[in-house]
Amino acid sequence: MIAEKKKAILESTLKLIKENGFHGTPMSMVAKKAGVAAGTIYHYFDSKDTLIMELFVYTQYRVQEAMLKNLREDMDLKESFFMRWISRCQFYIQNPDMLFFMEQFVNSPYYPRCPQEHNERVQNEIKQFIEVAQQQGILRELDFKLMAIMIHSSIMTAAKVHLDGKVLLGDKEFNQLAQMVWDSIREL
Amino acid sequence: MIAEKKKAILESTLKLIKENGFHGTPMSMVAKKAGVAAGTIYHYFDSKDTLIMELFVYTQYRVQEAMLKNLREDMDLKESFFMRWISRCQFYIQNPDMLFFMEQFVNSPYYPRCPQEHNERVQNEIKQFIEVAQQQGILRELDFKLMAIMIHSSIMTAAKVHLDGKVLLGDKEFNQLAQMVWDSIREL
DNA sequence: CGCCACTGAATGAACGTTCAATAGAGAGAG
DNA sequence: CTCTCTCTATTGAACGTTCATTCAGTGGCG
Repeated sequence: MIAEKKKAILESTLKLIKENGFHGTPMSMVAKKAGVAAGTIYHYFDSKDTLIMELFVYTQYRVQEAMLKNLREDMDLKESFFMRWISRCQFYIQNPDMLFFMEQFVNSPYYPRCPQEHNERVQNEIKQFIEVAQQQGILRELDFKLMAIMIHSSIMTAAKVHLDGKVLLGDKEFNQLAQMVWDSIREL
Repeated sequence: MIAEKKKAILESTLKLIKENGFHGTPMSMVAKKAGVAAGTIYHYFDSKDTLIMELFVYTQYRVQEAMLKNLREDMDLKESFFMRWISRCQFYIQNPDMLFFMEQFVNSPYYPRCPQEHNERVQNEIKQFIEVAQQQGILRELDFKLMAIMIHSSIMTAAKVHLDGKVLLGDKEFNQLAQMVWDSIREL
């Protein structure tokens, strides 16, 4: 269990980073929003950098959890793909802070400094899915990393467009989009 | 024509932001790298924010220029699409600083503050392409903004993966990827 | 002489981090 | 039940640093 204050600090940082970016989000502001003293943050995190790194791990965990919750054993590969795609997209739409944090993080100098071991554990889930589908001749023979990241970017992009309010996505559009991505990776 | 020092400041900022992020890139460092005094930056730009905003406009201009240079009147829509996709992807691979700057910028709080008028001018080019192709029944009927941003994200993603060195992209892979994206947007 | 690009030390504000002090929770003894 | 000792959680003022920005001054050109 994550201590209540620790969680408050994580959630507050997430919100503030979305609004103000990494710079523009001083520790004093995080403290104020989380309802704790500045010093308290340093009880839970070594430094601002550590806080941000942990935020990344925390967010990845939450996304994975949301996605797996919706999967059922009896789904075929295509159904499973649609469910994964839509679950993740909806998760980010419901948690815009996490979406913007993630996008900022992976393009920042923090990301390369992130322990590879953690990333690999997360990637493994999708890797297995892709490899099984390739063996069955359902998906194109393409480097799984390339495929995984193309899927990922389509999810993030769709969620961002929706949150911008420029294009409203309903069930129909989610399925349309998942279908588009599916068409791009499946063996024709 | 952009003054030589102004250009040096823009290019230096680009490089430093890639390595250190927006935070982590003090004006003094920009000045040093550009070979000018700190005060000189303020001769050309009102503030750090202005500098970053102009960097965005500058980068978009350079990308557009690189892409249009490769287009020929006699290409059909599919050829034109492939050329656009590959040109942009290669441009970012040859200019990683711009890739990382762009990705950081659009996910930062700067982006929403960017003059909409400028963005629309850039989007217009791709908008016209998509609308023509839709009228001819070649592309799916889908909101052009959604389609445009899906294409954009696939380009950025492919370039990033290549630059990471995780997956090496040659001519064959570029065409494979452009084909995948094409399959996702075309009327089947 | 006036104008302009340019300089870089100086300035003041903002920031991340520290730490001495305090509060509180729990354990053990009487 | 209460007093005391201990350890942890928490506080926020204070510190030293870093940063964006300023400006008085320099050099060169027309």
